[in-house]
Amino acid sequence: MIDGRKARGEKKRRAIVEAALRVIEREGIAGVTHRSVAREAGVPTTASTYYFATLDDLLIATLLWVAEELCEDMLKIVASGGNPREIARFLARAVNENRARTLAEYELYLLAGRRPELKAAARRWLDLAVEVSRPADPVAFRAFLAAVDGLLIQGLIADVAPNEDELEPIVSFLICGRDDSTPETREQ
Amino acid sequence: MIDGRKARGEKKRRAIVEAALRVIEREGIAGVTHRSVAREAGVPTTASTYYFATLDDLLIATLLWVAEELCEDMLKIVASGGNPREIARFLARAVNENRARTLAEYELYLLAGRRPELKAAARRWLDLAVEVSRPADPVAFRAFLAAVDGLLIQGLIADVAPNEDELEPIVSFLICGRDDSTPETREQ
DNA sequence: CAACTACTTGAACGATTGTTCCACAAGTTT
DNA sequence: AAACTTGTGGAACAATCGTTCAAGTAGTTG
Repeated sequence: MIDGRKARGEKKRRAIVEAALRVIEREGIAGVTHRSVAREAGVPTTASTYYFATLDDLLIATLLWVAEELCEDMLKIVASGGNPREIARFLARAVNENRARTLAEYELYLLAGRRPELKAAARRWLDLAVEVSRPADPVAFRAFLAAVDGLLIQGLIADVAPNEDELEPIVSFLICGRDDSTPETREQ
Repeated sequence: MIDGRKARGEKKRRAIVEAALRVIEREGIAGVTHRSVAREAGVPTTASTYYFATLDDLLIATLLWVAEELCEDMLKIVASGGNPREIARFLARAVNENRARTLAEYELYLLAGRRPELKAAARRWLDLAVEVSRPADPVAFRAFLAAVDGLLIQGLIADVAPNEDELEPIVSFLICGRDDSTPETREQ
């Protein structure tokens, strides 16, 4: 019934996409070639060209894959309460432990700026966030979402990336309004 | 006294940098080669390699040049009052008329994420903004600056980029606090 | 087992790349 | 004018690139 060949094919295709993402994390989009990705995935070059007719197709598939994972992360945060500290922790991880990944995400993000057909995928996490949060104040929510992007991108070019404690007051301000940052965690 | 050769050399060097920026606006960083930039500038390929020993040097020079102009723009806005409508107008222009330029700026921005020595230049407009604004509420100001980046980058991947009127309430919220958006411009 | 489909892979093609080299022109200094 | 510095630019190099091709393997279907 099911074609075992196609199943393994899908798996290999995905392995190649994941290898492409690792290459982008390490060297940026500029480092993505059929050969470099294939080497990273441990497959012959022609495996990459077989599954992705053009290099562009591979980058597009990578963006779609990253966008999907990004949505999952976002939903997880919303589900876990979405309080400022939780969000600050996520942002801090993004610009520290997951720095390379975040950098890769933004490079792919900008790729969508030049490919209209990719825009929907790139901003899907934004649309999803609005959808699941049903914010009382849409303007404030838009400002918050914009600030998330800004905090990340600015965190990437900081000399030393901000940590959870530095980000938390800013997140709090954006969510709760003027400076009522979690007094219970503040030493007197 | 002054060396006329060096003077013309400086001028040519700058022309090449400006050509590089135009190439990035049109095709992205990926489109930058010594040959494409030289063609854009109307000079032989070796002119580009003469002034910029490596392609990287050319990209670095372009980032530094863009960062400088960005600071000037920022100072102009602050000087012109820095009210929400003024800022919203600037942001709207950035993602519409100047879309290509803004896209180029962010691609170069991310380049700094991979070159520690470029970080300072890339975020100079941020440091300058803090310096000249001396904000009463540093946390709110950080949030505002982050949102500016976010609004721009999200504007670049929107199906239809936001206009001045759509951005103004968000900017107002970030500056003045909860939804007191310029009532004098609102039709009843 | 035969026909078919899906995947595999090394070899190769032409194109483009960054960069170097070198002979030379032009401007400056002594 | 001789010595120098600075800029110019055509030609060429090896390297790498995306992509194609064709011959082959291995599963699936009838």
